[in-house]
Amino acid sequence: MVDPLINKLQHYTDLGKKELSMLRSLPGRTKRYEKGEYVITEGENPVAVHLMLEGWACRCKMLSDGREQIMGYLIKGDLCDLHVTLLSHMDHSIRTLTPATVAMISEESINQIFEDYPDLARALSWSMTVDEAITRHWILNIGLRTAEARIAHLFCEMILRYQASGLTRDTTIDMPLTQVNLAETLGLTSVHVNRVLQRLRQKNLITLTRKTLTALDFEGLKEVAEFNDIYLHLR
Amino acid sequence: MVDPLINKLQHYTDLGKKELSMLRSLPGRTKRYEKGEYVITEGENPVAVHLMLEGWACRCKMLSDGREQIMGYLIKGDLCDLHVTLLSHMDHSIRTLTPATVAMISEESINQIFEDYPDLARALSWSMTVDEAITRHWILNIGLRTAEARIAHLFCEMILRYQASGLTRDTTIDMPLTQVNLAETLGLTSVHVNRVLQRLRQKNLITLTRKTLTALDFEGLKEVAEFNDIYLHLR
DNA sequence: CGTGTGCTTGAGTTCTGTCAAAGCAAGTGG
DNA sequence: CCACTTGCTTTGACAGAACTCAAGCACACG
Repeated sequence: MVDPLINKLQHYTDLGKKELSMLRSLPGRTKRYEKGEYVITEGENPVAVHLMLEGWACRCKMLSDGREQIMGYLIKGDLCDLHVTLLSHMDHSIRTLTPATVAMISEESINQIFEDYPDLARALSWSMTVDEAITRHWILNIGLRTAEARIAHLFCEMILRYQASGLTRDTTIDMPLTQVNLAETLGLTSVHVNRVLQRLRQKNLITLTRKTLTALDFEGLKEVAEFNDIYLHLR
Repeated sequence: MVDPLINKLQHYTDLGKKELSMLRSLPGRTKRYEKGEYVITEGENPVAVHLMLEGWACRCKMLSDGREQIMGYLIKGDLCDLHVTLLSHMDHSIRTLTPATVAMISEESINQIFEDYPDLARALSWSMTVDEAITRHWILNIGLRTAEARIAHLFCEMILRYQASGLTRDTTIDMPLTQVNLAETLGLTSVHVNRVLQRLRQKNLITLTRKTLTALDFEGLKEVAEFNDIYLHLR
C-alpha cells in the first residue's frame, strides 16, 4: 500500500527494516472517496495528516467569484503537509480528482516517528522539503513561461513524479485532469489550453486521451518546457 | 536580534523562558552582505540554515535566457527552510536585495532543538508550514489575478508580515524592491508594473517612494487585491 | 557635474481571454 | 439497442490585457 511512498523516499536514503515496518503500519484508518469529494476544506481544523494510497487529488483554493486555482497535485504515495496539524485551520482545500483512497495518519503517529524513528523523520522531512521546492517551481512555471511551455512543463513533472514513485517505467502515465483542471492549474483558460494541447499533439510530442498521457518524445517535450529536473531532487 | 522571529512565533504559541533563551543564542555566526550578493546559489550544497537579522533577501531562480523569477521574500526574522540541509543541492538561489545581516544556524543546532526543545521545534515547524502556505498562495496570486490585484496583494502581504514580526505598527513599511523586482516576482514586465503602480497611486491607495511603501487606504487596497489573510495564520 | 540605475512614456504588437455555439464520447435508462 | 443526458472538448470571431521596443527623464552618488 505504501510502496510508492517508499520508492519516493529511496531517492533520499535507503531505509532500514525498522523504518520500513513503521511506514507499512502507518495507514491505520483509510477512507474511500468518490471523484470530486473534499478530503479537507478551507477553514477546517486539520486533525490528521493525509497519505494518498490510490487516485489523484489536488490542493485548491476558490475565490469569491467562483474561479479556482489548483496549487498542487497529490498522487499515490504523496503526503499532505507533515505538520498541517499545527495549523488551527486549513488555508486551502484538498479535493479528489478521481475515486481515491486516503489514509489518515494521526498527529501522535507523526510525533512518534519524530521521537523514535529519527531516520524516518529525516526522510519524511526531506520529502516535505522537496514538495515545497515543487510548489516554488510552479511559481516560476506560471510566472515566466508561455502557455505551451507551462503545459509541457507540468506534463514532464508528473511523468517524473510517476517514475520516482515507481508508478510507471516509461513515459506513459494516468491523466485524469480535464482541460478545465489544467487551466485552473496553469493560470490559463480551458479554451486556450485546448488550442495549445492541439499544438503539442501536432508536434508529435504527446498523445493525450481522457485517461492517459504519453510523452512520445520526452526529450522534445522537455525542450519545449525548458525543463530541468533539479528541483525534484531525484537520485 | 531575533526579536522579529520571536514576535512571529507568538502568533502560534507563547514560548517559555528556556525556548526564548535558546532562540536568542542561535545567531552564533553571522555574516554581512552587500546589496545584490548571493547568500546561497542554485546547485550549491546547503550546510546551514539561514536566519535574516537585517535587510531583505529573495529566493530566486534564473532561466538560461537570463530571465529571472522571484519566488519569495525573506525579511528580518525569516528563516530559510528548516530542513534545507537535508538537500544535497539547492534548487534555487537566495540573494540580498539590500545590505543584509544573516545568521548561519548549523544543522546540529536544529537537531538539538528537535531533540531537547520540542515546543520550540513545534513553533518553528509551524512557521515553516506558514511559509509554505505563503508560497502556495503566490501561485494563486499569479495564476488568477490581474496585474493590479497582484501588486496590491503583494503589498498587503508584506505589510501584514511586517506587522506580524513587529517591524511596523501602521501600514508603512520599507520597500527596497525596484519595479524590475516586482515584475520578476509577479510574472509581469517592469513597464507594465510601472503603469499599474501609477493607477494605484491615482486611486489614492498607496504612496511609494524608493524606500518606503504606505498603504493610504489599507482596506481599499485589500479590496483591490481580494485579500484574505487566512493563509498567513496570524493570531 | 557626469554617470548610472531606475522610472516614465508612447506606439505598435501579440498572446491569451471572452463569449457563444456546436461536436463528441461515455454512460443511463427505457 | 436506441433516445437522452451529461461532461468534456473543439471551433470561431472578437476584445483586451500585457508585452516589446525604444527613447527620454530624474534623481542619487561619487
